[in-house]
Parts: sequence; C-alpha cells; structure tokens
Amino acid sequence: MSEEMKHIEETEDVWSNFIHDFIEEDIAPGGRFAGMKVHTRFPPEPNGYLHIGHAKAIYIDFATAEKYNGLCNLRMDDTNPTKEDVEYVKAIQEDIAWLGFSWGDRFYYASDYFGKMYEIAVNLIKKGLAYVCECTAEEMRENRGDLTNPAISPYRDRPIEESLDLFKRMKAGEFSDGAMTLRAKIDLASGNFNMRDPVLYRISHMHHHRTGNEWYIYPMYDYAHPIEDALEGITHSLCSLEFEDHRPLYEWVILHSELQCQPRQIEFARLNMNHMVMSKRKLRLLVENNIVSGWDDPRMPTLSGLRRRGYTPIAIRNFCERIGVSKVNSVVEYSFLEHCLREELNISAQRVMAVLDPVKLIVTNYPKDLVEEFEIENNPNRPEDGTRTITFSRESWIERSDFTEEPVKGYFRFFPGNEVRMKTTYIVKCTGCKKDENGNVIEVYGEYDSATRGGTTPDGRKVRGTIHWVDARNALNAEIRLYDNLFTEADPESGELLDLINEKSLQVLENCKVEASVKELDSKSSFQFMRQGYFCFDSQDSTQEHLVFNRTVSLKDSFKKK
RNA sequence: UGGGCUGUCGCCAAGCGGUAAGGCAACGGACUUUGACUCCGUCACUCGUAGGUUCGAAUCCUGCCAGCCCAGCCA
Repeated sequence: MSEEMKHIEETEDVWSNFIHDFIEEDIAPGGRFAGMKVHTRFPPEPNGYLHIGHAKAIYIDFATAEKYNGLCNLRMDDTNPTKEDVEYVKAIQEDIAWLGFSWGDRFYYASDYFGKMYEIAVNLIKKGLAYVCECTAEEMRENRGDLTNPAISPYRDRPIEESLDLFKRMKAGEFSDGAMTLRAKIDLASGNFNMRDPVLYRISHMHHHRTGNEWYIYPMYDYAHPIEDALEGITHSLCSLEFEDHRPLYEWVILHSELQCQPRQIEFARLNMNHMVMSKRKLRLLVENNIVSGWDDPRMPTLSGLRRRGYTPIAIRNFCERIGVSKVNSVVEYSFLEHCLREELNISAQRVMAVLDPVKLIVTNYPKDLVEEFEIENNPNRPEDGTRTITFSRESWIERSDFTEEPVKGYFRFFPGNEVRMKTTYIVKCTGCKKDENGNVIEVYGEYDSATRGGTTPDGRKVRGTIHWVDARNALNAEIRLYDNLFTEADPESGELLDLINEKSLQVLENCKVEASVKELDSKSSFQFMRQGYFCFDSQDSTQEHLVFNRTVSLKDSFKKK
C-alpha cells in the first residue's frame, strides 16, 4: 500500500460525516463537481478574536479540504465597515497558522470584490430582478408581514431605468445612510423571510478599513457571500446551521449572478460548550471594560487565551476532530477538551518538579555538606527527550499535603514511621515533625537509607509512596498562577456580565518552589507537575518566576479515601 | 401561527432494512520510582413517542411530542 493510500485510509478511519457524504456525491462521476478539486474557505468577519468555537469551523473547512486533497482559502468577510477593524486581521491569521493550517497564497478580502459585486447588481436590476426601495428601516419592518401574512413593498414595480439611475446615485454618495436600499425581487409571500425581497445593498458613508471612502454602498452578507465563494471557485461553502434558511437565497444569487462556479452550501452545528462563553459580544465587553487583560487573557476561551493557558495546537485539533460534525445542537463537555490536552501533553510535555505548597523536609542522617547529583528523565514516555541533572541534599521542599501526623487508611506518603521514595533519589523514613506555637507543621524530619540510591530497594521491600520534591539549596522561588475558565456554569447566556466572572479562575500561589533546572528549559515548553497535572510557562510573560499552572488539567484530589 | 432543521447512554457520536461502533465522564480492578499515565472490566434488550409496512425497522411510511433557527439597511 502506498503512503498516499495509507493516509487516505487513516483519515477515513478518523472521520466520516454527512459533509463528506455530500462531497463524495458531488465529486463522483456525474456529480455536481465531478473531476474538480474540492475547494473550501474559512470566512471570518474581522471584528474580534477567534475562539474555540471558530476552531471547529476552521478545522472543518481546512481538514475537509485536506482530506480530499483540495484547497481552503482564508477570506476576511469585511462587508460591514461599522463593525470591523484591521487589528483583528493579523490576530486571525496568527491563530489559524498556530493551529497549523495553511491558506497558501489564497488570502482574500470580500472587499476585493466590491467592484464585481456592483456590476452584478446592475445586471440584476437590468434583468428586473432587483429594485431600489425607499422604505425606511421602520417601514421595511412594518411592511415585512408576519408568519402568516405576506410582505408589502411599495417600490417593487419601479421601472428598471429608474432603479438603475437611483442605484448609480446611491453608489455616488448622493443619498444619506438609510435613505434607500437595493432589494432583490423574489417572493413577498414566502414562508422564508429571507426570500421576501431581501436587501442586497445598503448605504453607509462610513470609512472602510480597506477601501477607505471609495464606497458609499455596501453589500449585505446574503448577496456578497455567494459571489465571494463563486469568484474564488469554492465548491463547498461550509457554514453554521443558522444559515440553512439562507440557502435558497444563496442559490438564487449564484443562479442570477451568472457566474461559472456554483458552490454548494452545507450547514453544520456550531460548537457549544459548558463552562465557556462563546459570545463575541460578551468577550468584547470583558476586554473593553478591562475585566480581563485582553483578548489573550489566559482565562478567555479565545485561541490566544487558550494558547497562553498551555493548550497546544495538536490538542485543539484533536478535540475538533473527535467532537465530530453533525446538525444536532449539542453541548460538548469541557472535560473533553481537557482530556484532549492531557492526552497530548502526556506524550509531549517535558517534566519538571515543583512544589506548590512547600514545607521543609530535613533528612537528619544525611551529611550536612553533601550534595549529590542525579540524572532524571525529561519525559518518561519519551526517552529520546533525554535527561537533566538535579541535586539532592539534606534539606528539600516537599508538598505540605505529602505529610500527615494521622494518616487515613490508604495514605502512603509521609507519616511518622512510614517510608517514602523521593523520586529518583532515596527512600526516606519519616521520623517526626516540628510545629510552631499554632500547631502548624513547619519542618518534617526523616532518615534516608543510603542503600536505596536511585530509589531502588536492594532487599526487595515495597515502598508504595513516591513523592516529588525540590532541593532547598537551589530551589527557585516562583509565583504560580492557576488559570481556569472565566465563566461559571451558571446560565452564561442570560446572566449579567459581571455575574459570569468566576472569581476562582485566577489563583496566584506565591512561594512555590521549582527545581533549578527550569531556567535552562525552553520557555515555551509545557511541564508536568507531578501528581497534580500540568502547568506551562505563560508565553506572553515567561519570566522564570512566573509559571502558569494549567488548571485545565485535573486538579482533582489525587488521594481518594478508601 | 408560516418556513427551515433536529431528536441514538450523563456528554459528543457511528449507524443508511438484517438484529445498537467508538470517545468523554463515571464506577470496579491490575500495574506503577508521578495515587499520574497505561491496561483490563462494567456502563442503551434499546434508538423522542404512538401506530403502520416487512420474515426482520434506529434505519421506510403516517400521526403526535419536544427542542433549535428565521420577521437586521449584522454576519
């Protein structure tokens, strides 16, 4: 079997969904796109940062093209100057590239096609398929009819020449915003409101981030999108479910535009997740009100926020792949995203030892001036990642929760009389502790067994507990930040903005102790924090004193009472 | 109320007339120099519901029920 065949077989094993069924039907002999290369597009409006919900759409658009050895374009859908800004364009490109998808040299703007769209509109008027309407927004609303009554349009039968003249003058900027619109002449009685003579063009004297003040009229999504797709030779225009009702209009525009390419629109359900808010409007409010530090605040569900929180592109892509594609309005559990990260980090993350809540351990029978070096693997799952050297001496920092005076049944870490393995070094027997006047443990004492170097037991005795630790002589003091989603489960869509903030989404742990080797590791690496989960450096603020604990990965209590 | 769409395990999701894949979560257990990871086991006699067609239905037909989307000069 050739590599290519193998690849195809593998990808087919991974997913199969209704979109593929349509595509396969289309590219099969005799199909709508027989013999053509599958061509998709991802068309964000540059009015905000991309979030995990967009990742699903990006994945579907790009991975579907990849699966059929086709192409996927990246296009800024910038047909509404009142909402868009260049600031977002770069961020969008960066996030998609970060996910590992490439649009090659096919980066476009809808605004590139304004001229062609205008020509097509003129032609529509000439064919009697569009007319200039002078209804105000209110009149339009009043005339729209309702579920059972058809719409009314007083300007519908305006002579072609008159519409042509008016439309040209609209373009020339003769009329003020809202004075008139260009409308398609379709069906005022349609049960589908999108077909009740939809607006094709509106007047706006606003400055456009790319075309400046060249245009006074801007095309509506329903008119612009099919033309953009057709001009780019898109075969499959994949979008979310709320556009199902727009498909007849999409097809109407394609048909009457008389363009060569006739793309097929296919809709899928957008991503919903518990514990996360995907509303761009709300995310923007958080940023504008400085409730978060920016779109890339690690508590945000944006791709840039998730990136700073330690998420990797592979984890997010795997997630998108495994949630599948369907037309069911579903809510994916956040734990599934966490799983995908954990799964990837377990393979790729470089390990390092750290103590979040330190208490000192003194090995009383260990020579005062002795320092021993040990080699420890960077990643037990991947020996090729090599080892690093750590030191061990008389005093170490251990986790406060790794010692107790009164062990519950099943507890097998430090308690007086119990032996514990300090990872990679020795087996240490707990001999007691020292407390302050309030009864808080301030030091733990133990005696090591020099015959157990490397953590082995020559006599074969079993030692169940193995703990992580950091040499007190050279430990780095660190502030570790635990990040979680900004939003709570509580009714994210209806609550007030401030009510949605989860105060526990950022916890700062001071006085954490991290092993000295950290300064030599790449600041973009993820690290596994023993027994607790993973943490990583914040790629925006990667000083050695600032580690970001990846809260997304299991903070569940690892010790279960039995 | 008109139009469109959807209902398979707590959550995703295969299935396309031949007798319910898989993943997440959960729960047992094994293993373990991370109580992690890994592994192994349990977890839908049933596919929104009521009928019908069929030797046979989650899959076809009909009715009903539930949910989502649409009356922006937003996308």
